[in-house]
Amino acid sequence: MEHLPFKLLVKEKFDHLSAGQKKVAAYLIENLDEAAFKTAFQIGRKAEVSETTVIRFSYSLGFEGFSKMQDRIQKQLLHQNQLDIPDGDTILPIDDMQDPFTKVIENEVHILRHLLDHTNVQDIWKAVDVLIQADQILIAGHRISHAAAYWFSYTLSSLRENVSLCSPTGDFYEKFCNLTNKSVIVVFSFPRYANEILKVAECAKEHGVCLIVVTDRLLSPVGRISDIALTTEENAETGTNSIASVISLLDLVIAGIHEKDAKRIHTHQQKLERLYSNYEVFNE
Amino acid sequence: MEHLPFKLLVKEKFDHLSAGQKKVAAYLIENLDEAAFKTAFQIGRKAEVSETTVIRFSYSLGFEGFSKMQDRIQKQLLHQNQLDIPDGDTILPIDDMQDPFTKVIENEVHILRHLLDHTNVQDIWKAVDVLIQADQILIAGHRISHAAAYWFSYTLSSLRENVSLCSPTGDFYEKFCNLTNKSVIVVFSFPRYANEILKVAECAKEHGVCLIVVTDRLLSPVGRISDIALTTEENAETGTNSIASVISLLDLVIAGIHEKDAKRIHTHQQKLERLYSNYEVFNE
DNA sequence: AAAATGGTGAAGGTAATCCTTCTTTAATTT
DNA sequence: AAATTAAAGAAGGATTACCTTCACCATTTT
Repeated sequence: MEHLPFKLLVKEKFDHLSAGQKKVAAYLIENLDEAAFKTAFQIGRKAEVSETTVIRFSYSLGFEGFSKMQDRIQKQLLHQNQLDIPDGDTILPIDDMQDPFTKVIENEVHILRHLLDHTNVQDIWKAVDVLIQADQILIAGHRISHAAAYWFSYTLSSLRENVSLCSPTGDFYEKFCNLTNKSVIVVFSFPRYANEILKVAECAKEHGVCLIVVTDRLLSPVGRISDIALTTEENAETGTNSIASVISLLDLVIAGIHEKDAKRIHTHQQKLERLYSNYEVFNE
Repeated sequence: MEHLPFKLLVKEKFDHLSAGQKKVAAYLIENLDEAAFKTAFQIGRKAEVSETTVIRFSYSLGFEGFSKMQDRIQKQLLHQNQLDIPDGDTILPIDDMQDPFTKVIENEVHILRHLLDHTNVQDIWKAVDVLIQADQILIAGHRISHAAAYWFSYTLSSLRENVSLCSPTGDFYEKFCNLTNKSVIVVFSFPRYANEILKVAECAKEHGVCLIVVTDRLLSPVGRISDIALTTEENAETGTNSIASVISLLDLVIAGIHEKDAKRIHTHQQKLERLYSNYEVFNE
């Protein structure tokens, strides 16, 4: 079983094919991804040959039948999707015992790279737009999630005004009543999903306030009721939910806001700069 | 026929599904690409339900049958692929959108990969030993660093007892007076280096308490007076001092403690587990 | 020009898959 | 506790798709 890419396999055998089968080859090379789902009959129609010729084509390539060939095409499409990691600097584990550290690092690199799956990117941009246009932003997270909430609140405050963080001791409702229907609530929720946060989210939904949720799975308790859900490890194999990936995810949001709202950020930061310098003068 | 992404469709209908169908939903969300090729029977087996339930799931989502649902999944996967993988010559607009993100990610991957080079691995091990043997641990960090301090404090608390975090409002001296000469202080300090933290560090030195500093440069104000310094980007080229790398660095410390002190952690976590379960009973 | 070789498409058989119906099981209400 | 309702699984029918066989056409050979 060689793991030669399918297209190269076709190229290799191309000269030995008959006229009709060359039509099939040409079509497959051009529309491989589309053909991964179609039936032999459908492919034949597109390539302007009969179903039989398509099946014979798979035999000519060395497969045991059309089904086997399609299996290979599908598997390749999957791997292309999941493992398109161009490992520029492949570091092989030199010593397993010496470094539990490299293991941790490589695991985090893996999670980082998966962050850019297409579904996420669109959601991130949506979140960026909402966060730019909101008149006020309220952020909440309990227990371990509070670290991320704190960081996000702090960073966002350096980009725009009217950002507020809920204290873990619980001042949510006091802050919530200041919001309008143009405001946004950002909540963080990871296992064990804190009950208080679920209530916060439900409150937001009830009052029609836009709800952005940062969570591990789309179907987590709060993920389900969110307007926008940002997820860290949808294909959860790890079990180690470090918060580092969460911060990285939020870094993307911050980068997006920078990209889209550079002008306002600049004026805001100048304002902050003046405040800081005043403060530091008093401090000395 | 709306063009709503499949995952969002699932999220929308999730609450109205039966228990068995929720299993199907969860499996599909996490393995959508894989499921695009499988048959209803195979999906049912993976989700631990019968083939029938899978088919009923498609009806619940509003499709005319399983086949129609799979068509939709396949079309979406195709669409995503065609946008994701430009064939070298065509650069699509989605790529421009994704570009600032890949830049951020690759930058963080770069930092991560070189974390083990720039930092002294020995320093991490030293910190691990000290943190295991300390009778008490006091953690402090201001402003943006407080997020990292909070996270580290929380995580460390799940591994051992007697971990305490200084509030940013300033309760350092109250907590400091409880320490002994076998205690450890961990402080976080990044630009702009908060003045309060420097004083905390100096106080620790004066009273001979072991001082671990997490900072950006070895020669930063607090780095210079530390017993152990853990640095993130010694050769700082980036300028973007995201806190993600700090968390990752601390992940290494946590991993090291796990490695060396697995037994005690286990008993500690069992204790926590009992407390949690009691708490959750009261909560309902 | 007749025969032979290789290739194609059409028709039919077989296996797989989707879908419906029926029975059983679990949960909820009266 | 009996009855009703909802849902899950099992079995069988119906459809679809793959594959084989056979007849026809084109090109080449004798």
